[in-house]
Amino acid sequence: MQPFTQQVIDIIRTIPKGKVMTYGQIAKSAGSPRGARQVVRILHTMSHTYDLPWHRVINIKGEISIPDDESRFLQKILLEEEGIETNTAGRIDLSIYRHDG
DNA sequence: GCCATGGCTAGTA
DNA sequence: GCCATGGCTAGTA
Repeated sequence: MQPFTQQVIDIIRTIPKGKVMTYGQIAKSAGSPRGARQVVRILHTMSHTYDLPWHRVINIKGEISIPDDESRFLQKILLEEEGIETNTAGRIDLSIYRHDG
């Protein structure tokens, strides 16, 4: 386990229920401002084994960005259960729901 | 080689 | 819509 990877995992674990963080925001907090894709990769491969709240990570546009239909539907449900609503444009308002790590 | 980005530009309205 | 970016898991041999 590399330090950056560990940092990313730790940060994702700190996102409280009812809040979200963006890929780029997490990467920056972990010390790699351009490492957003790395956060993607970590979420993709390690969410299950490290029991991460993967659904609380979205892109900077406020969109759920999982390509798989089933998973993106699940993410929407999980967020709604935590009180996070999407607006009429189908987006999540970061000015309301963003967690500032 | 993989990956669920993000920022910038061109081009439309 | 394009494309530069970046750090490295899981699983096979």
